[in-house]
Amino acid sequence: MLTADVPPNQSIYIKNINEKVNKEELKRSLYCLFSHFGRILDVVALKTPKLRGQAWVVFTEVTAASNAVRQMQNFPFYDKPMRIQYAKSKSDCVTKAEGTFVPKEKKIKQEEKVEMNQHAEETQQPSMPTGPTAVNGTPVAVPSGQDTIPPNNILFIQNLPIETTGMMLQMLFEQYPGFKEIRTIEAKPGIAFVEFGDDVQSSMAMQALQGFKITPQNPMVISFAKK
DNA sequence: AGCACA
Repeated sequence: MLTADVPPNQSIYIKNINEKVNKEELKRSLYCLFSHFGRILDVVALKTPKLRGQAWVVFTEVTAASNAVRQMQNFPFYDKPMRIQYAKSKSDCVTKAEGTFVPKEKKIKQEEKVEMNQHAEETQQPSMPTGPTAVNGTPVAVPSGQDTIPPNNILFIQNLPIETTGMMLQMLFEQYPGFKEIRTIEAKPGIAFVEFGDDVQSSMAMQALQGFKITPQNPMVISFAKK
């Protein structure tokens, strides 16, 4: 086994994250990137000297975490390959749900450090990053079969109304960073390919537009294109 | 490299 020595956990620990990305954007991107593996309970990222460049993503299911560890291993995230392991311990949001949460004690270390420095840490936002359901508010349950398709900078769009034009799709997708082009196939109405600059950008657009309805009876189904 | 959540 190349992957780490840590036993399975519903929370994953990610390191080697580009430290230039600001915290809120980082949390949103991680949420977007990992939410199709399963329901995410929390995303934790701190900018303290000891914790920058790392993050935790908490899933409801260990299986979701396992898929994430395997499939997103070395994913080029903001130009750096993610290194993913299971977290060493349960996340607070999990122990809280279990009723086994132990409040303080360990935090003595942190308080000491805060005193040593100035005010090292200030913002910790509400645990839930911006919406899992995104733009149109539709709680899209992505079929779990799609979990096995590895990330790709090209998206595969299905369930479009047949009258959909490339221009209509362009208007929807070009608002997301990294948009390159729409490819439709005349012989196959109802589907399209959308190319982005990289996998992160395509993932963001996928999350944002997943389930978007061009007509009331046609929620888009978006997945990564197969290689 | 580095495993936290107030």
